[in-house]
Amino acid sequence: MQQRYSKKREAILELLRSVDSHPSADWIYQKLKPEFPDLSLGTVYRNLAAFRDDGTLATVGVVAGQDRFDGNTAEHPHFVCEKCGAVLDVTVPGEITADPGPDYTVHRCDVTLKGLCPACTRLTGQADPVK
Amino acid sequence: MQQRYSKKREAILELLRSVDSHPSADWIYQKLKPEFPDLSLGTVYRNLAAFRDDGTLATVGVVAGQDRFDGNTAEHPHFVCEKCGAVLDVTVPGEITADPGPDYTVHRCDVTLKGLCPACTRLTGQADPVK
DNA sequence: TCAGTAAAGAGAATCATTACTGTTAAGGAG
DNA sequence: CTCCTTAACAGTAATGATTCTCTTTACTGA
Repeated sequence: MQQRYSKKREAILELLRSVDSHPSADWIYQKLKPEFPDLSLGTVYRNLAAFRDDGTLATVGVVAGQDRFDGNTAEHPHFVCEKCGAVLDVTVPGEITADPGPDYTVHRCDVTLKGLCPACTRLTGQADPVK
Repeated sequence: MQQRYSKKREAILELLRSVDSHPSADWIYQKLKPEFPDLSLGTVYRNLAAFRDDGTLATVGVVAGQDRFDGNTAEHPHFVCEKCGAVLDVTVPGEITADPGPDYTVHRCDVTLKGLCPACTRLTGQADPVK
């Protein structure tokens, strides 16, 4: 019984899982603030850290100075938009594996694509010559 | 000629390129401090940022809260040791590509392995049952 | 030599994150 | 139901990496 129930903790995890973006701590805080007016940013950080240590969630990496979280702990590649900062899940055709050698202990293999997301690609006029 | 020569800037780049680790700004600062006693940490950051914008160097990512830099701008996978924080270049057998779809503009594909480096693997006793 | 301007140093400012402190309340024991 | 222990919380101070500002230094070209 070292982890008591908490409505706020549950809300944090639920929000993270209900969303396909990969929020920052502050984004979660802002989203939950209306529902929990007395929510503290520290609480969000503390619970995210606890979930991370549990393995309940994963950190995607740091984008624009902010750590981004992912409710899906399965190993899957991400796409980071260099313009708007969006982090999206992507699917890749083949399986990705890399073996650095027998002396290493590999825990995970993270693949991160960087570039412009569909929305930003459209705005830049790189694609969509039609119309 | 909007970029003048600077001994310190050159030293920063040279140090970065002479090393196979992937240093943090502070590591570079500490290393150069004996040779340039009046070196300022701000100067290191300023020049690293300039090189990054030039494309002269690349950022590997944030490890333990610190940004790590790489003098090798070619796209290649990295291994991050979760214990000692070492960042190493690794070679992988096959080519790694991922195509998220035609609406995306992909600039780069970063592959990062995480786990224990050979030294830490040895210490943990995971490998090397011999001896 | 002199003007113009890039580079650097020092330190303040910023921003995300973490730690501390006092308070509240969950959950088990009686 | 009440008491007790202690996790969880809000609020806020502290931390630490990075950036910004301001002033000084020192190239460079005329």
